[in-house]
Amino acid sequence: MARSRIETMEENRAKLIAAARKAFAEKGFAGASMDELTAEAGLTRGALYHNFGDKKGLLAAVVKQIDDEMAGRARDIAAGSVDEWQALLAEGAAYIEMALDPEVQRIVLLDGPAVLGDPSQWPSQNSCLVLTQQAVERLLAQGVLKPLDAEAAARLVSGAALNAALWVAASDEPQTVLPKAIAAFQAMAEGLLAKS
Amino acid sequence: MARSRIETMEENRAKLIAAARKAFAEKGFAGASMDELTAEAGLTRGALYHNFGDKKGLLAAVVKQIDDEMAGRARDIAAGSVDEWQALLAEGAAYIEMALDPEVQRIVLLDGPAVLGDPSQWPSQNSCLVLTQQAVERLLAQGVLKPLDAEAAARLVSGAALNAALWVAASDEPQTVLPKAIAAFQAMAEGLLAKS
DNA sequence: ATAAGTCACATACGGTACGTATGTCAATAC
DNA sequence: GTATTGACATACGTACCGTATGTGACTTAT
Repeated sequence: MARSRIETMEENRAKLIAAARKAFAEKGFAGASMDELTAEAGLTRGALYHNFGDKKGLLAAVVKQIDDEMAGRARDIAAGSVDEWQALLAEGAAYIEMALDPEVQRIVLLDGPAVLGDPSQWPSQNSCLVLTQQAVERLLAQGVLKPLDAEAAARLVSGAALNAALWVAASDEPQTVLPKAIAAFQAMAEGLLAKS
Repeated sequence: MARSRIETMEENRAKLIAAARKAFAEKGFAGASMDELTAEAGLTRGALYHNFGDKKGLLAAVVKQIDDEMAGRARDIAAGSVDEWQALLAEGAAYIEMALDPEVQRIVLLDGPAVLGDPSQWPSQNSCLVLTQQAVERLLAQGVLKPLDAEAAARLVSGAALNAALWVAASDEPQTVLPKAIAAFQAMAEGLLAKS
């Protein structure tokens, strides 16, 4: 029997997103050609504009996919920690390591904010940030942290982690720089603790 | 007497940078048209390519100008503080406030990294980062901070500050959010202190 | 002072890529 | 079985970047 319509559509969407992910990571958003993109997926620009509206829409879909994957990994890592505080630290370290992936770096950290605007207002909602904010709120309720604004603390923690990651990734020797970045990150995070 | 050649060239460069600054801030790097840019400056694209090589070169020049201005302001603010530590905190708070300027935000924080790559490797050298790193190194030498990598600490401090700034700027009520951001920033920064 | 030369900038051109408008054919609905 | 929907292909117009060439004003040398 011939493929159902919605079935092939899902497949085509997935193929386009996969091709876009590769092209955006390798050439950046501006440098990626929609014609090449779609050709590699065995389709044309027609499919792309029908499914995603425009080039930005495609980027948003790609960002959402990567962001969800990152949040999933972070959730797993946090689940393995003994307490909330250790979970938050581990989550931050995980973000730093994840940002070593050129795909994450280029698409989510560089082109994403530039093209789609501030991450906190993305349609994909920025799952990563939501996760850390929830963790911060729990810690605040437990009195583990100083009485700060939850969103502010979450933004700063993830911001510091991701910024450190950019630095590590751009470095000549990521493997030697990574532990320094994680150490500095954990030191700064301790500044949020209520008592010293 | 007719204008000397180098004199008019300097003027034209300045006019182009000024026009680019406005256009990049309003429409973003990708959305800014070189034709409109140069026309507003009373010139053509010929002048632009002769002076800056390409569109990225123009952005680099604009970024350098803004970055230098920011570093100058930060230097002034740091100079008014009683000790190095207070200076570092004040500097961070100053970065947060400066990033409320849409020009800074759009050009330096969003398009800059996306187009020119990691800020730490910009030709303009990122004066701001250099400044904070020097401050951190002095504090490390004085034993005020935990024994961390200077560059790592500096990157995290400025990263946290700038990320907080992006959040404040994107917020609906920047004036109410700003103090929360600064408070969280200073709390985190205290995590770098040797012993409390 | 005049003539040759330099160079900053203008003009003209080619190529590429995006977004839209229209066409088409298979899958669904009746 | 026919009609219709809609997912995707094709064709087109437009905008813009970067380059190659031209030109006129300022400089330099004789």
